[in-house]
Amino acid sequence: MARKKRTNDPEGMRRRVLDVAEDFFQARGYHASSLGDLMAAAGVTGGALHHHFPTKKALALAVIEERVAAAVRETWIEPVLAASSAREGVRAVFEAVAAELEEQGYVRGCPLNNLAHELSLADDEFRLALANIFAGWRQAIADKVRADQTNGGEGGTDPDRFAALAVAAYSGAMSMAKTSQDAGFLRECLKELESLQLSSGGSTVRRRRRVLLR
Amino acid sequence: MARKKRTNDPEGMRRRVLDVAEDFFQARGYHASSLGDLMAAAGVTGGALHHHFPTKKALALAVIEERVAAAVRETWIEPVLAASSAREGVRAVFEAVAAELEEQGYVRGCPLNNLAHELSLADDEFRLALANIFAGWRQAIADKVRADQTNGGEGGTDPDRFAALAVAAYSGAMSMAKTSQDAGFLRECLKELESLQLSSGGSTVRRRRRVLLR
DNA sequence: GACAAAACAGGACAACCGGTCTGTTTTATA
DNA sequence: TATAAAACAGACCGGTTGTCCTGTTTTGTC
Repeated sequence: MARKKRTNDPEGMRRRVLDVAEDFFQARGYHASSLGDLMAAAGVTGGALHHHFPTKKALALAVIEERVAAAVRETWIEPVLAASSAREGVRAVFEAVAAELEEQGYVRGCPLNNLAHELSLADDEFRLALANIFAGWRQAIADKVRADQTNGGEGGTDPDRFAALAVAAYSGAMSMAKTSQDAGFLRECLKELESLQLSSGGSTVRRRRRVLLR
Repeated sequence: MARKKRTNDPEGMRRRVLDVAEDFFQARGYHASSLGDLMAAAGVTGGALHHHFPTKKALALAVIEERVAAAVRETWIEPVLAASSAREGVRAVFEAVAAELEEQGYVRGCPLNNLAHELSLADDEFRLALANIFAGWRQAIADKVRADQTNGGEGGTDPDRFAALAVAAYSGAMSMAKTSQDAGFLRECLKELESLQLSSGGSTVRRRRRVLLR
């Protein structure tokens, strides 16, 4: 008979739990995800789970601070910072996410908004952690607008307002996309946003100046 | 000893249950609301509850189809239809809700979005009911835009896109407002939306006509 | 190799949940 | 007033939940 061996791998164990928890919390939500199912899916025993995450709340907090924040960073902040301008970055992200969802065939929604809606009112610690991610998201976009402005673009745009609307439009569009299981709402909102910006936006300064010079 | 009397009031009983359920589901969410707490808060026994709503799902479905739909109708659809134009209607609702939240002192979020995020992926019947409310919401705004257009306004605006963005911006702004407990995001998004529409939007027709007549 | 701490295993448990069931009272109808 | 259905009361139950607890194994350190 072969003896059973065990290899301690705390980091790997923790990662596996977070992987499954991230997936469960987004697909089923926090309250609808039982630790029993989670343990089974992750192949983890109760003792191990409790060792790394003493409570369910601690697990969710880790998911928020590590995974949800990372998701926002990867799908939004980094692409926007890498883009040629804030507006172009926002456009590219809308487009990329819409394309990804259409290929995927279903819409699970925005990880941040999903948890924010369920947990913001339940617990202040949850709420604060989620609000911080929203703030970082907006700030990255606003900073990009400011960078554009020092480079001579985006004349009359208020960076914080622009960022707030970009995040809001995305969040809301994703909410409708999730509820209708139709990624098209992302494209619709992006188009409307662009059609408005086309006639104002960067050219605002020029037009206003023209009016004044008459 | 006074004898205990009972007065059957099926409609009132049903209304009281729905009142509490609507409140609970918005404040705590569906899964976090136990029927026990709900019964206690409504002063209703298990028998009565089960008589009117056989399952928790049936109760939630009634809340969605009666209360949430009514909330959207009252705070959005009716004001927009009564406004002088679609844009003015959207502006007025943003303003009114922001003012109401600021006076109230806290933000519980949009009833529709709250439940949509938690229940859309859990059950298709939930999802469909919620998607219908979103659709009616958008359609009311889009219809108003079309009415504006037959009255000579809103030249190049795509009604459906405009409606989608209006709903998305509101939903997303409310999501941030709820998470940050700050109604200011509604005002910020409205201002950005207006600053874009000021230079394009309703004046598009006039400007275009002027260009054509030159 | 001794030893303490970390890592993990797995059972146990009390609280709670939603749903069911039986029984009683009210009410509409005739 | 007879009667059946609707409206309501309240106990009950099986299953689930998150957490705790007691052991055992692995691992780093001297």
